[in-house]
Amino acid sequence: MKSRKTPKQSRSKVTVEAILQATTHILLKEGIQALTTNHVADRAGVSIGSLYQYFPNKESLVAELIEQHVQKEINSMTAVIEEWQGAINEDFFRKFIQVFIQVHLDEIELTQLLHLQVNSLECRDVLRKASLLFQQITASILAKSLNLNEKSRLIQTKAFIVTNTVDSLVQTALVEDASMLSEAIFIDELVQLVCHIFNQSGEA
Amino acid sequence: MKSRKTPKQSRSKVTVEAILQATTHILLKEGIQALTTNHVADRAGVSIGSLYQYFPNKESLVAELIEQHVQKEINSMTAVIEEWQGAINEDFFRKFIQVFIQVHLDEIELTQLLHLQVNSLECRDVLRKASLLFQQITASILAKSLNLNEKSRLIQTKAFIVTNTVDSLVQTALVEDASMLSEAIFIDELVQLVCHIFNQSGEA
Amino acid sequence: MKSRKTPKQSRSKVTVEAILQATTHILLKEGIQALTTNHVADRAGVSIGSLYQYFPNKESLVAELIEQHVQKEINSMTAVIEEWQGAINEDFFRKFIQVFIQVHLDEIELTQLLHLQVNSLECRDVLRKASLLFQQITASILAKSLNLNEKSRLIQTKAFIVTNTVDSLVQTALVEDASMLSEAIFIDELVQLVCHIFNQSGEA
Amino acid sequence: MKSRKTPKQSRSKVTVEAILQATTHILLKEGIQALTTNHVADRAGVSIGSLYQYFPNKESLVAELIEQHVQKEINSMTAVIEEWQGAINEDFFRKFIQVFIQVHLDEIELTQLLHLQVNSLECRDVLRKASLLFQQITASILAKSLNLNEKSRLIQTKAFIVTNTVDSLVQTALVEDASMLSEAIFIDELVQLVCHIFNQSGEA
DNA sequence: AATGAATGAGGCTTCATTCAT
DNA sequence: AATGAATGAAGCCTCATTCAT
Repeated sequence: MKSRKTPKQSRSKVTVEAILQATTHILLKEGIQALTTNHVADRAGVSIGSLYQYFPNKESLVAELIEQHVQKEINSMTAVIEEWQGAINEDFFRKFIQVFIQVHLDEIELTQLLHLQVNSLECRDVLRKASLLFQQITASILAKSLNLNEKSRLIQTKAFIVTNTVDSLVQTALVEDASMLSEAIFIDELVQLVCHIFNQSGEA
Repeated sequence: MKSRKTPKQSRSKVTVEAILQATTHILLKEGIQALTTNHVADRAGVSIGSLYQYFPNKESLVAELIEQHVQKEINSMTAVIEEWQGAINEDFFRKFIQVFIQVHLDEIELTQLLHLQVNSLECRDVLRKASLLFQQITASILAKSLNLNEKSRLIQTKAFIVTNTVDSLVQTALVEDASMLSEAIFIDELVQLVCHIFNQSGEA
Repeated sequence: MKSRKTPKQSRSKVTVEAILQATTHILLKEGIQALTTNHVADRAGVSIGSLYQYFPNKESLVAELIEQHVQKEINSMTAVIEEWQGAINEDFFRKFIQVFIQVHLDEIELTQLLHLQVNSLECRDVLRKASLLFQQITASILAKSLNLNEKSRLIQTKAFIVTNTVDSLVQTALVEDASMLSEAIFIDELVQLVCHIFNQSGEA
Repeated sequence: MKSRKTPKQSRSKVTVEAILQATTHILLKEGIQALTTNHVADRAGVSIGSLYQYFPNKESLVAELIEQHVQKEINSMTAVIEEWQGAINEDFFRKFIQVFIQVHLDEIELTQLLHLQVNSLECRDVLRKASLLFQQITASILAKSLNLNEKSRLIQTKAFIVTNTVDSLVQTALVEDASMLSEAIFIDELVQLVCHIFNQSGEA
């Protein structure tokens, strides 16, 4: 279920790029119900036959988009972690959350759609993988912070909670009231939440 | 977008019930992509014509299911709040979260589907309304607890965070690893989280 | 293909009347595509079962309406003929045409619909029968006027032409520009036309 | 409401042609109630999908047929007028009527159906436009003949009468007794009628 | 006589995908 | 490599009609 061909010639790259842009455009401007392969090909200025030369089916269009989006997310977040020199404290969490929000705001509409409208198992899997990756990164930071085993149920639970809390709050805010994401009150609360989870050793 | 007829004879109540059960069954066992009106009618042992006498279109099947589900959720949660005699403390939050989890576990698979696979705006609206209701209830409890104005941005933000955190953590746990929902560790963390948000006055 | 029962009790007459009125109303206000048996029954305040007790099928509803309409037409026109004391001259034709137009104007909208939208063979047959009846009446008047055999091809052709010319001109005027029907110019032309056909002996 | 695609390859021209022929065939042999898109596609030896590539809906099939038919009609009649060198006299009218009848006889059955069975507003509009075009052409000839203003109510009324009389008489004859159309008696009467209307200046 | 729930054939249309050119 | 015509399974829904109550 991956692209039939990996475009090697620049002509092909242009085609693939046009198809993905058309997909994005339709998703954004017309909604997922307008996302038909013929429509995408049309908008991309490409024949339907060409579309199927690079994408084995409709799903793979959206999957590719998600994959690219998730990759950006991962890159941004791992960069923050790797570049961070100081201690794992409130400052770090604030920085982390700010970048996380920024990544989502950068592609605000597409993100919303991908999260709200994408059902297919394949696509969900891509999203889930990213989630798990974050969760493990968080677990390892937590383990160091609390001086506990990374694989312990407590650490895993905390990692699960932190990861999903931040993710879903940002997601929901994006859909319900995106302005929240720019407010200090919202960010402060999120940072407090994360700090709280990180600081208590679990016996509280 | 409402039922065409309100069944008057007992015969038709049976029909409507059969249709809703078939809808649930298909959603659960075959996924939303298998939810076609003909398939539902088939499984319900009812003619397609009968289905359309009580449901104006495919959407309304799922809408009805969601409405019923949301109603159960609301009933259970408001009951907890109304019956609670003591103070708004950790015990209350624990009780609240336990019931909340229980409500979701009761219809575990359906809940998953409804939250994961339902796209239609109409359905989303029903879910959103329930969300907002909870958020306002939470806001009013918070306002009393912290002795602040219920409409203040801080209270609203806190209510948004608490509500969505609990909701989405339970949802995600349901999908990813339902066993979590029965573990003390998970519940404790959640309770801690909520307590933390309730206890800090926002300047922390 | 006639009514299953002939209503004998007054209760039944009321029902039948209600059904026909509902049919007329829907035809007039909503168009023929809205003419469904269930809709008619609804509007008549009668159960669909009752409708089928008096009308064997949907067609028969419209057929009955047409039959009644045609009967009125025939009654009016034969009355004119029978009551006419003088010679068959321009005055007679004028009178005849005026009454003919009046009959159509009386039920202007229904007439339009019946002529424009009714396709079914059964209905067409009723209309055709009326046409032929007029044609034969006209032929007999013509035969006397011109002192020729009523069955001769010339008389039949003239009768056909007169009958259909008047009928179709009135019909078309009704649809395209009903105001014409009240204008002296229009009526005069029609009268001239008819006079012309009646007066020439065919060798012109 | 126009063809989705204009066929570019010759292959598709064949397809479109087959579809239109199938439409005609079904209309002719089975009646408009048998004119379903699937049936047309079947008879055309084409997939239902292909039909919908060239015709946006069922209506457009009939619309296309009518448009083509009306175009032929207009072409033939304007040719007669343009090629006529002599005066506007009985000979001209005879020629005109003969060609008019011939055009209808050429596609005798289709013409019948189109005029009898076609309800849709869109289709009626196409037919009406053709009617009005003829009426205006007639009005202009009449105006010259009688030396009156083309836009005067008298001329317009006469044009309306001539046009519709000829048209509806030919139509009806076609349905009721097509043999009439070949008889001198019928044609003579029609010519007389038209001459009569053209010759009187309106005050007769 | 009346009711209205139930029926189901069949209509229209979409759209992912294939394949001959 | 690209094109775009062709495919057809399958979806949604309507509505004339029947029949148990």
